[in-house]
Amino acid sequence: MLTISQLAKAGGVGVETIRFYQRKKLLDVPAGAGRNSGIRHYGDSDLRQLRFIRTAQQAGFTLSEIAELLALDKGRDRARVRELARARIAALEEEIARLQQAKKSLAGLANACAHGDEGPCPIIEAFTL
Amino acid sequence: MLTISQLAKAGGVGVETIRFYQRKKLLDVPAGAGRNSGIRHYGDSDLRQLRFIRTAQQAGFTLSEIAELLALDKGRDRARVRELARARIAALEEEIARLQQAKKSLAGLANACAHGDEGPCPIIEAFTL
DNA sequence: CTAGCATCCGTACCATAGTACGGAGTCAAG
DNA sequence: CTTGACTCCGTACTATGGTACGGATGCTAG
Repeated sequence: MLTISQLAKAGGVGVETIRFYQRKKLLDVPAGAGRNSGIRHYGDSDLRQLRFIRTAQQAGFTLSEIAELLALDKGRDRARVRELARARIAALEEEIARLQQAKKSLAGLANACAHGDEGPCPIIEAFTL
Repeated sequence: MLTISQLAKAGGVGVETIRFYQRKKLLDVPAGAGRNSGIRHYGDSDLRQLRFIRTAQQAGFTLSEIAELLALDKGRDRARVRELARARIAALEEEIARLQQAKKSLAGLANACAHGDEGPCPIIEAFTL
């Protein structure tokens, strides 16, 4: 049994982030333990779900996509999960290509800029076109 | 001489975006043309600067970095421009590596998920670890 | 000279992903 | 049985990059 701050620490996030995820329905709010429903206690399943959120985030899913994944987890709709995964992979590919192009042109410009200090900077020049 | 809506159209942005960039000091506000300083007029230099902003954005620079680049353009500090470019290239490399890793693991999971519909979805499973 | 669209301007609002704050309640130790 | 840390809760605020609104003007054609 973990308190909110222990859960936060174990998940590598802040207490406020836990509460934020609860508001966003990404984590559920456990019933209070004491007879007057005071302080909440969290278990392994909460920690697993928190780690799920962080890991899915690393894979580039947004919080609302993660909310959908969590719902699907309950529903066992593997086809939809695969659909989301494929969409995310396609988006990742697009983004990677975009960044590689940006990096390539920027690297070329930085190289050109390094040769001589005469005239306007080629980097600025290139962007101005 | 362009009106704000013509400039916006030429730059591929909305009128409100022009005004937003003006507030952010990314574009300067021209003096009014009429004797009672009413409607502003824009020229080629404004369009070039607008295109600069959009192109630099494509390269992943944030608006505040672009503001610095614009300031440096006036100051001709090529060393600092190169420094910003190198920092951006490094950030792009990091981001690309991160996305490639995400894509790789997601692709593996999607593939595993595609084989059979028995048991829990491997994608969800992997994130839950 | 008036209708009607464009422009100007401040302000408010949107999504995304949190972070901070202040008051009230809870809980364990001294 | 009080102190102090922790928790709960709503609300407000942050940054980023815009987007929208509404009233007051400006400009142009009929």
